[in-house]
Amino acid sequence: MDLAIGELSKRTGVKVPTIRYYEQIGILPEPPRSEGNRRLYDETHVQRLGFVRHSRELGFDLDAIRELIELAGHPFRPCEKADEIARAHLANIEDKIARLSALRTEVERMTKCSNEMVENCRVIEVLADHGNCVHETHR
Amino acid sequence: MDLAIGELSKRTGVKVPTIRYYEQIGILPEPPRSEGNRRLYDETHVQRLGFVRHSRELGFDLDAIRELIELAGHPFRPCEKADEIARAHLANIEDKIARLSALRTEVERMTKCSNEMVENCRVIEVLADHGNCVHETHR
DNA sequence: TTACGATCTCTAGCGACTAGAGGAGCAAGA
DNA sequence: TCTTGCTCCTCTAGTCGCTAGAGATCGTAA
Repeated sequence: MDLAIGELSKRTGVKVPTIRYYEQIGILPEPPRSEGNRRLYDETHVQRLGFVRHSRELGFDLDAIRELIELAGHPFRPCEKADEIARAHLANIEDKIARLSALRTEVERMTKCSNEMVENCRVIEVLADHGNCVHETHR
Repeated sequence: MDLAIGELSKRTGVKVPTIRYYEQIGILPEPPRSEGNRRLYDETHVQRLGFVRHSRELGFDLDAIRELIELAGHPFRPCEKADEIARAHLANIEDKIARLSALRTEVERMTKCSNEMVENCRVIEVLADHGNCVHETHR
């Protein structure tokens, strides 16, 4: 049973131009075409695209997803690599959270402004001088 | 006392091409030039670029920084706008932290893989089926 | 004078899409 | 049969905040 690209889009929640983009960069295989040159998908494409979507939602980048797809296609190989990718990603997320938490502290502190004039504005003051900050380094 | 672009770069920690880029998009004013067409900066530029750098480190985007610079140039206006920008940014940061924390939970769970074969790999399994997740929606 | 570094302008690339133009295919109703 | 309106096709360019590189020029020290 064939699916048009719009159907595939509805089933997976991935937008049509994004599907074409994934095909272009080799994340999805080129599907067969109809006589009128439309792409024809089947269940395997739904599966694959679902995998990609879920991985994207979990924050994996397309290069990592490429590797994960390759791995998923070889069930009888050892899976350390997949675990490694996931752990690296986890470290990445934790790093981002840490940095954002530091930012939150600083930005929270600057919003304690009495809201009078720019001259005395805490926001502007803090931005103008890093000396007002708690953390030595941001980013 | 004039500074060459390389000097300004050293003083502020902003890379030379980035300084030129900021000028191009109107974040920094066009400085006067030497006879040989080199940019000549002074203390006011050091100040302004420091402000930009610090704002970037705190995660403000360049459009917000444009507004903040405009505000900083008018000390006797009310400063609600600055506070509003900062609060919006804070909300943004908090949102990102919340989403990343949810991701961390999921990705952490998937790394509990016994590391045998891809066939039974928890990483691949979770990615293939959102049903394995704790949170209803990611992102 | 020659060498070297700093600077100049301009263009293109990153990641992961998104938007839009301009044209063709296709099914349903008049 | 014709038209309407939707989906689909390809192609190009734009988003953000830079970064990299080419090729030319300037300035200075030996």
